[in-house]
Amino acid sequence: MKFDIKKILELANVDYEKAWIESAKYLEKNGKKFKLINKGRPHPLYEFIENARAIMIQMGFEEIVLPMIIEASHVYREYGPEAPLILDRLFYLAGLPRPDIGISAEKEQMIRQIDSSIDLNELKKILREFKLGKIEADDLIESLVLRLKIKEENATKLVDSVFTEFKILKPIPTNLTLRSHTTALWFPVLSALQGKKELPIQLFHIGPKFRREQNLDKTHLYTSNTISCVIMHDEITLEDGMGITKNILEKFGYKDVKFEIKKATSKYYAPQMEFEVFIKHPITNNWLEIGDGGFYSPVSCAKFSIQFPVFNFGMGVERFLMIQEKEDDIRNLVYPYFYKDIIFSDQEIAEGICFENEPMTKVGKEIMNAIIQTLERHKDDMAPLEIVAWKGKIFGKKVEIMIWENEEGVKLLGPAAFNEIWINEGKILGLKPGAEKPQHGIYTGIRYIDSIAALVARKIEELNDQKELKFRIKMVKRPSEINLHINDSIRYFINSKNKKIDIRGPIFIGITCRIV
RNA sequence: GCCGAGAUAUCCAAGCCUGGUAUGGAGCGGGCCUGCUAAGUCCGUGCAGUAAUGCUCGAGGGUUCGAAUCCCUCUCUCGGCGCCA
Repeated sequence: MKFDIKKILELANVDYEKAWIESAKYLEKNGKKFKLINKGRPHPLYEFIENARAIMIQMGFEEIVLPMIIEASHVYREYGPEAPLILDRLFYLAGLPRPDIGISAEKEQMIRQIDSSIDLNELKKILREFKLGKIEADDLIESLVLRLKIKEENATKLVDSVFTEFKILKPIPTNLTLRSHTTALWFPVLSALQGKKELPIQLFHIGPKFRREQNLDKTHLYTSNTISCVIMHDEITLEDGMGITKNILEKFGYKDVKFEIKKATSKYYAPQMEFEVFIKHPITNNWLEIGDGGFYSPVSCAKFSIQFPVFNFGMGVERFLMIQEKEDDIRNLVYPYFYKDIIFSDQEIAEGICFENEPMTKVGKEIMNAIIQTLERHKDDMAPLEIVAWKGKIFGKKVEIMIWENEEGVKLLGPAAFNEIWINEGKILGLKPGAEKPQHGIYTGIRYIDSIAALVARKIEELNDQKELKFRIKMVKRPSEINLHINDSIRYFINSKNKKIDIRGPIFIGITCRIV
């Protein structure tokens, strides 16, 4: 059932609780009306990640889960003096403080108005426990309902209109941050694993990182994914690391790889031990940076008590995807529903057009075909005349389907009856058979007559006690008049692009179905 | 962070400078005309109301007899520059 959004919002503004309770009427509880249809499709991002995981595991890396949240102090330990620059890009997590709520005389009166039976002492106790953290925010309403024995809507009212302290809360930042790069997590993790796990330690993780970008554009998102791996061993060289990196990229399908030692090394890497990796874009032939790696700085390691060399390499998942999918806007790639104009090709439009009604039974389909064939054979016969298109039994009833034209001196059918429905440059057109067709147009395979025959056949299937069913279609000017259905998203597309739907013409068809 | 452009009914737009009935097209619906073929003609089409009428141009406020239009605040969108470890 469609929601009446305007009505719902109006009511919700006046009385949220009432709106909430009444909204249940829009939803159905019982019955079997829906089955999943076959629309399954992976998101290219996760498809890529799935494939990458398999490659990393196969190469000998162990997958681990890294926390998303990290203390800001770790960043100082890893980056040293550079840290403040890094912190600028971080999302700090904040929380709402628990308010002190006293019950003034004024509040007492408001509470009495909502429900005079409320036990004020118990209420005070609940609020105190909430402040102390004994009751979680999620459970506050539930506690009010259960312990004060009041209705849920009244509990909501208490919070909404009496204890307005909840509404004016300002978030207070903590020293926790969302990870801005996976590396931030490797230090504490390797520190914890050191001594517990045999060397070499070979780990990888694929997951999101978060950066407070100033604005989002073609190449920047708040959230993007990184493939990150580390190798900790007492005997390993940068050359080894680069060789492994090259290997990984080869498995990903990229052979043209270029390494460059970074001139300005990040402080968590050792000097002259950080490199960037470029691959040649298969289409533009430009060198694109897709990742970097190197040895972690022994200073940073020491701050985490790490005693062995750590080689690290990381790549941006979205960067790869952009190459792979030939997409130059990262937003279209990851969040197409927000950013990408949904565009339907002529082919897709053609597929979105079907009969509004069509026969469901075998005999119904037979009737439809009989009508079409009869019309094809007799379309140029001169009126007046009446032709039997089909005779037979349907659902125990003997019926006879006649095609007729009474007017003298004209043909059985109007000239547009056999018009074909074509799609061209986003337009839906009904074109005369045999006429010149648009060069790149797509034929839907549907003629006016096919659609009409489908409708007639369906109506005959639905025939109840009527003795006679008469169809007369003269001039048409809309798809609905000839039983054509254009799916909503296609219609929206055509509409929003200001394209035409031009299904018109003189059809002049008469069909009568009689029970004999 | 700085600068610029924008938000109008189901969709696409016009109206804004210069305040005075919400304009056009598409789509949708209806009437008339009928043998018209990239297509005849007229009407309806934001919301509430039986009606008179009232309300509606992102939200809120202000100026004014009168605001889509002028002023202020806010929200969101798009673009450019900067930042992007």
